[in-house]
Amino acid sequence: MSDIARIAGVSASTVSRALAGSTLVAAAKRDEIRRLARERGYVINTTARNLRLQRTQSISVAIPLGHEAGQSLADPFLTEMIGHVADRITQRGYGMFLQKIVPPMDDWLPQLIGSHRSDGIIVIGQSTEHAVLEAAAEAYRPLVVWGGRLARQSYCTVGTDNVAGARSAVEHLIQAGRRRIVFLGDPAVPEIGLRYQGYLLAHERAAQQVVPAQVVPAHLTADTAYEAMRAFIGAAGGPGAAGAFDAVFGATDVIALSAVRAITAAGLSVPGDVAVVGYDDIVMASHANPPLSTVRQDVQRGAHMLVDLLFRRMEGEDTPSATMPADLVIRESSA
Amino acid sequence: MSDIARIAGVSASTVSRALAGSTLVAAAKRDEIRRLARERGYVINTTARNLRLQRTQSISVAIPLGHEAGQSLADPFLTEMIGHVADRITQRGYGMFLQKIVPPMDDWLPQLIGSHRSDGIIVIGQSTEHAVLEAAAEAYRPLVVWGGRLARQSYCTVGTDNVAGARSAVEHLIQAGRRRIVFLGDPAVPEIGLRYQGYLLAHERAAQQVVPAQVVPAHLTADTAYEAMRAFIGAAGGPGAAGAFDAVFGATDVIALSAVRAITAAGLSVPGDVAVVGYDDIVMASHANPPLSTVRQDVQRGAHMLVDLLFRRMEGEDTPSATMPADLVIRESSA
DNA sequence: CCCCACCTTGAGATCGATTGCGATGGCCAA
DNA sequence: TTGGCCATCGCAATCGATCTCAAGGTGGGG
Repeated sequence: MSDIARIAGVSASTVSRALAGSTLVAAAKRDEIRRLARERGYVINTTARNLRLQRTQSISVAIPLGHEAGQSLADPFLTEMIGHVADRITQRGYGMFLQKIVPPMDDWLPQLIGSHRSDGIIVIGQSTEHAVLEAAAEAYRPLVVWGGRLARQSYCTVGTDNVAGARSAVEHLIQAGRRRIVFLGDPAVPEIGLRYQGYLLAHERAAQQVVPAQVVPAHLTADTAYEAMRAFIGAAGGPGAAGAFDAVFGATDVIALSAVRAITAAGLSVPGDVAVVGYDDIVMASHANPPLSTVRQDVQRGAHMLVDLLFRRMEGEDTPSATMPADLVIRESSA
Repeated sequence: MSDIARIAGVSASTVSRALAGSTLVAAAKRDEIRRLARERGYVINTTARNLRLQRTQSISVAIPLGHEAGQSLADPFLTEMIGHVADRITQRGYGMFLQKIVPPMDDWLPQLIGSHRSDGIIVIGQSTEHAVLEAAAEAYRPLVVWGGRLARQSYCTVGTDNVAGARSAVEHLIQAGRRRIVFLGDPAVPEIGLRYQGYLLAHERAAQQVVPAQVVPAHLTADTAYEAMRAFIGAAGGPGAAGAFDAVFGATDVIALSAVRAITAAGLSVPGDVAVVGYDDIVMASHANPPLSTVRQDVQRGAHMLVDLLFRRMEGEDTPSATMPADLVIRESSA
């Protein structure tokens, strides 16, 4: 900037003001300086500007992958979410700083906050980090989390009604005549735990008709879910066997689609032998073969709410959590 | 930092050195200072650090969406690519700054470079920005682009062999007995243009057998591609009509899958009446109904190459462009 | 007992911008 | 001619870290 100032024969202060469009500098001189800066290809150094102004005009998006070291940001649900969040942030004129968090790392959030790298933080998925979020939210306001709404939670979340959504999915399976419905997923993950509650609720309501709930632990990646399902099928025996099952509720679409693969690979049919329902309604769900029944989360709307709530928080407002409806979408995999 | 220094009874210099793990400060004092900083929740201010060190420990990923204002970062191919790139960057200990570029904006790249926000830049897709990239590459080294390899191009690209890949796809259609193969896509986009060349090459080779090449312009989003295909079907008439066609080569999988939807919606069957082949092999392609034949780009490998080449460039090396093979994957949509 | 190394530490410059406050000069009215 | 106001502009402090250079303290050897 001082170079431009020297060339223009003014001080750096004036250049700064001219480029900022301040009326404190004469219009003619302002235009002259701007022209000069453009010609010389001068661009304000963002780092220095951020330091001086104490704001960065950018948002951090952190994605904790605690339950699955192998889970990649390339996961279909995450990428959809990231894409929509990025769209919205860009639309607001902010930049987006993307960060993958791979625990064990106990102080990633204080680090991220303290580094002052961004003006606000969006965390996608609670993963194992509920306590960390809880602790940070006390002192740091501009923080919004995509995930399940837990009891006594002080941070601001956006998400769908996991309990109701899962419950409607399982009730749909029961109404369709299914009697042994397996829950495929890891209830230790907060969101999954809520979906499991919904699954249990549906079972309680129909206790006379269905066999007791049964969980098959499965992580969030396609490969591990496939393997979990494959192993379970092997242990359960074929249709009609003692441990037989006639439906699977996958905690996510990725898990459910993996289950479909494992089931068909075992020579069973979907939905003939086993009905399958997932959760998320990722783009792939409707394109799958057979098309996957699932509980739809409106990711785009969720992403917009995340960003919009964050901006309100950055302006000092203390926004409450938001829960969106989760709508059952019935397709062929459970027809 | 000066607060910590005061509490510890030392100077800021010493705190800085202690936190950096410098051996210049006595071991006992170093541990003491570190403990104090942790207790107080002190975190080094990244902005100030970046300014002083003249590096940011982060990479910009820019995505120009020139040909389609409505195209979102949520596009399946882009999200897969972003996810893998993010994984690799994170693995290197760097942060990732994601930026969506919506032309017309002539100086986004000089701006991005000049802002010194990142230590290197990855551009995903040339879109309409070939000239901009060309101009910037002269003076700025740490820049790598995902896209097509064009003649007389001075910037470093990573991509698949679009011409050969497209050609193998079209030759496959011809061998399968298809005679009127429509190219669905916009050849003005550099990568798509190369695929169109491959399409033409295959037609030249089999000029006696097939009818001349025919382009149906289609943008890169699912909706516009669907609409383009629908309109074309309406104009072409049914099977056996004068303008009838028996195959579609979609410039991307998103386009091809939209074509499948439009074709089946018109009462035609895939592959019975019309065979369809795409390009990319996005995750959805194999899950589609029918599973989509396509030209596979190894996105993960491509993402890793992008990042790895960029780091070599950041160290001053002048890396050449890299072209990966594009492998035809035959599935039911063209069987 | 002195001096010289060496080990530690601190003062201050620096990175590149922004901005409060004071200074300058021009112009108009008294 | 001079005082006063206003439109402009520049000086210098500031943001929070890093690093050079030099000084302080300690210990060992002569």
